[in-house]
Amino acid sequence: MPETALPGRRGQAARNNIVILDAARHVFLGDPKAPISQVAERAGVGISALYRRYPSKEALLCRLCHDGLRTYIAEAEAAAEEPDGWAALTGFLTRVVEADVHSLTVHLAGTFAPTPEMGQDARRAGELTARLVERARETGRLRPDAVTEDLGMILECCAAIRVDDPDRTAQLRRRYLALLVEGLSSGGPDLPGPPPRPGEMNGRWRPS
Amino acid sequence: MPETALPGRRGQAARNNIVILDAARHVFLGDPKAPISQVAERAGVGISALYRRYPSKEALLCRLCHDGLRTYIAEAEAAAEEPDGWAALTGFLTRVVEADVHSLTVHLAGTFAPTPEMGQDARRAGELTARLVERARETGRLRPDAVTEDLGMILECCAAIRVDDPDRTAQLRRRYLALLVEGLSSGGPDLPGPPPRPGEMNGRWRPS
DNA sequence: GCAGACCGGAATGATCCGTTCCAGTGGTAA
DNA sequence: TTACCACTGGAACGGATCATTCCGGTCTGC
Repeated sequence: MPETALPGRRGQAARNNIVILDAARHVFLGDPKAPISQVAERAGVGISALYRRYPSKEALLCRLCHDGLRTYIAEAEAAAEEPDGWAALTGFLTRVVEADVHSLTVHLAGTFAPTPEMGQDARRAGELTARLVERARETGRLRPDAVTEDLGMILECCAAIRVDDPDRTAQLRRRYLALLVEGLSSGGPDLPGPPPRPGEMNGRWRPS
Repeated sequence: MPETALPGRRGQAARNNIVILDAARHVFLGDPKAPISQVAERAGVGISALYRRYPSKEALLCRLCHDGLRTYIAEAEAAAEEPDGWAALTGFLTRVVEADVHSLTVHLAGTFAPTPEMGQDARRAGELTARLVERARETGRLRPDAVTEDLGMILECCAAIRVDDPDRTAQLRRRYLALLVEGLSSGGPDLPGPPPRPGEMNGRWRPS
C-alpha cells in the first residue's frame, strides 16, 4: 500500500485508495445491497474513481470481504501468542467484534463468488479458531459442551446488534458479548440441541 | 376467521386466506425484500388472490408484523400466569424465539408505516415485558444489572441465527438462547457499558 | 507545453417488481 | 338449466433502480 504523503495526482490516487475502501466498508456494512454510487458519494469521489480500481461491484465486495477475513486471521494469530488460553479466546472475540469483521462477511456472503484464495484463508481461519477453543478448553473455564463452531454463531449474534450510532453499537456489542461469554464460561446445565456441525453454515456462500 | 371446511368457492377463498399468510410469513422471513410474486408462487395462488385481500404489499407486510406483535403479547400474557418469575421469563423467551416473532418484526421494520394501533400494542408489549423482568428480578436469579431493554436485544441475537433448514434453525436458536439465559442468570462480573435505553431502537421504525 | 493519468458525473441499457387488467371457471340461485 | 358474478391465474405495463460506460475537463510530471 503506497504512502499517503505523496503530493499531487499520485498522492490523490493513493489517498483515494484508502478513502474508497473505508467508504465502501461503512456503506456496505450499513446496507449490503447499497448502490455503488452511494460508496462514491460517501468517499467524496466520482464513480470512475471506483471503476478505475475495481472492475466491478462484485470485485469490490470480494476485496472488502477478503480484507475482513485477513483481519480475522491476524487477530487469531495475535491471540495465539497470549499465554492464558481463556484470555486468548475472550480477547480474540472482543477484538473481532470490535473490528466488525464478522458483520461484514456475514452480510456480504452470497453476493459474490469467493476466490480460491479466500477458500484457503477461510480454512486457515477455521484451524486457528479451533486451536483457540482447544486451548480455552484446557484451562477448564470453557464449558465442556461448547464447540468451535459455536464461536461463529456467537460472532453472528453480536453482528446482529446494530443501532444508528456506531459508537453506541460498539458499546452494546461489548455488553452482549460479555453476556455470551459469561454463558460460555459457566458450568450450568448442558446446552440444548446438537451444536452446529462443521460447515453447516457454508450454504451461505453459494454465489446464489 | 372463517371455517376452512366450507366447500366450493367460498371455501377456497377461506383456505387461501390462511395459505397466503403462511406463505408470506415464510417468504418474508427468509428475505424481507422478496417480491410479492414469490409469495404468490409459494402459496400456489395467483397474484390477484393477494391483491384481492391486501391493497398493497405494504399492507400485507403490516398485517404480518402486527400479527407477530399480537403473538408476542399473547405469549407475554400467558407467561404472566406462571407463578415462578424466573420460569415465566425464560419460558416466555423460549416461546417467542420458537415462534420466530422477533425475526419478523426486526426484518420488516422500516418497510411500512406502522398504524396507530400497532403503536398501542407495542406499548402494551413493552409494559408486559417490563413486568416479566421485574418479577424475574424479584426471584434473585436475574443478574441485577440486566434491564428490560436487554430482552429485545437478546431476541434480536436469536433472530440472527439462521440456516437453511428451519428445524435446524430452531434447534440452534434454542442453543444460543440457553447460552444467553445462562449469562443472564449468573452472578458474574458486571456487564460492560450502559444498557440499552428505552426507545433506543425505535429509530428503526421510521418509515424510511 | 504537452501526453496521458486521473477525475467527476451524466447517459445508457438492462433488470426488477409493484400494480393493473382481463379472460376463464365454476358455485349459486332463480 | 341458465345467467350471473365472485374469485382466480397470470400476462402486461410502467416506473424505479443500478451497474457500467463514456466523455470532456484538470492537473502532473517530463
